[in-house]
Amino acid sequence: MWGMARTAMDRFETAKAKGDRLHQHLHADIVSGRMRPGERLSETRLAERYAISRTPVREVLRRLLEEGLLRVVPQIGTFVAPINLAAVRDSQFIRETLECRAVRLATENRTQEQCRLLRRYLAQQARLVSAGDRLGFFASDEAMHRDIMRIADHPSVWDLIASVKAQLDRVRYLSLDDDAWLAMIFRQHQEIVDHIDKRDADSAERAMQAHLRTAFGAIERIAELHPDFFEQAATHPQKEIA
Amino acid sequence: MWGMARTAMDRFETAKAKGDRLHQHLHADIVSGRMRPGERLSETRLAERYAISRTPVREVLRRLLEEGLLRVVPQIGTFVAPINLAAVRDSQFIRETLECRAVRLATENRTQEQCRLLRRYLAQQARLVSAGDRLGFFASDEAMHRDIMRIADHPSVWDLIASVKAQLDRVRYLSLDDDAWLAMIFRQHQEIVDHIDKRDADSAERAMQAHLRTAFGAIERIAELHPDFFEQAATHPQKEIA
DNA sequence: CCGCTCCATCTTGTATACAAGAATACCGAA
DNA sequence: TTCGGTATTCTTGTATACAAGATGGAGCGG
Repeated sequence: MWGMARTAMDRFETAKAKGDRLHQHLHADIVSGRMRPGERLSETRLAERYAISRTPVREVLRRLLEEGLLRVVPQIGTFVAPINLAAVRDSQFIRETLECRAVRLATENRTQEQCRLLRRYLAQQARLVSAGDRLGFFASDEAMHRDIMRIADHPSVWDLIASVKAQLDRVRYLSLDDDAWLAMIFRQHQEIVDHIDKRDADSAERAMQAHLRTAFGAIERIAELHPDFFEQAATHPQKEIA
Repeated sequence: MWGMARTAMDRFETAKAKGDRLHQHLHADIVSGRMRPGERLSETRLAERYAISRTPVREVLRRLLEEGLLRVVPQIGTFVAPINLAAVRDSQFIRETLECRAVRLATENRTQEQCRLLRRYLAQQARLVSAGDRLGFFASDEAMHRDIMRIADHPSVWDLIASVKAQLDRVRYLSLDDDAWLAMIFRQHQEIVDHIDKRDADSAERAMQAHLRTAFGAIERIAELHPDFFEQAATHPQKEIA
């Protein structure tokens, strides 16, 4: 092998690689609701579990803190953050605003080949809906949204949306969507692609907005159904500036 | 004093506080152009200079890396990142899109009192323009944009814009704007506030877009004038998906 | 039985030691 | 003089030791 350090590597994987896996696991566990708000995380235990030191673990926890998924109290502990309704509203605003403008640009810029790509996504999703493959469908959904951003010629903007989307996905996972809901999402995708195809930017933007708001609309109801997941907002402090 | 640790504190300041100052200083130095792309940073030297250990220094450098201001090459060094034109384009897209929608919402939601607040900003800026106080003007500019976001009822979205704005400010600092340019910015602010006052959301959005694009328009020229600051793009690789 | 105090044991924050690789300076040989 | 090899000294990455505080339980006194 090339240059294998016994202390820095273990089972042929660097601490950084293990840290990335740790990040993925924690991110998925929190967003999916498998880890509930208030649940405790120990740097030491995570370090032991992944056979790395606290240093890379701490970097991972800092990333998750930036994403708003954790809450760190010095000398006390690290906890899964409650869902903050204001943060969810802001995330929705950011995603909706950016993707609506992007689909407008995409509609104006798209080539024939890019239209065919979107049609291929629709065909794939039709199969996934029939098969009832939720995970596959969500993966295809995300890839398609990312590609629309690429067609709008702002590919890396999706990275920003992805980081903000965690807040929205956390709520969506609580609404355990059924097959009918999956089919509706698919119809909305069809609609969006049709408008892109017909070069109707206004309609494409409207369809995208409706699409992105379907899940968001039920937030208040979800917050009532799962009060232990949410942080009770102090009814808008609306602080004044100097 | 309360509980002063000789090892953890020095001159009555925690390592975290010094780290925050370090972040501010580096951020300002890079965005202003005082530190040029390619310039080297040493974790050890920074730690010595601020009388803290490498641990908090590394956290600061990770933050700046996330903001796209640094480039870290393992076992080689940490360097000031070149300005990436694609990243600047994306930052412009993000800021323009979010602030244009925000000013529309602000126009619809604003109260009389909030209009008066904006008028006070204009009065302040008029004084600052007369005095030729660029730094003061930019501070007021930023505060006003933040408050428009607050009036749109999405205050924390400004944090996102602020982090993205670094890329744009880096370019703007290269264009060393003169007094005439300052006056033009001021007139654009007046225009925006007037439209908000008259509840004309369409005009407010158009004025905001024009305002945010004034600096952006000169980017290509600036990139030609300061080639050593920019990363030559590989003329759109446009990678294909699987 | 209740309550207070102290200590053992957690937590994260910070400093430091060590590892591995890359670059450079230096020294010797051709 | 020039080329090549070696050793020193940088760099960041990683592990670990230590510090300070908070928590909870045990033990003792009322």
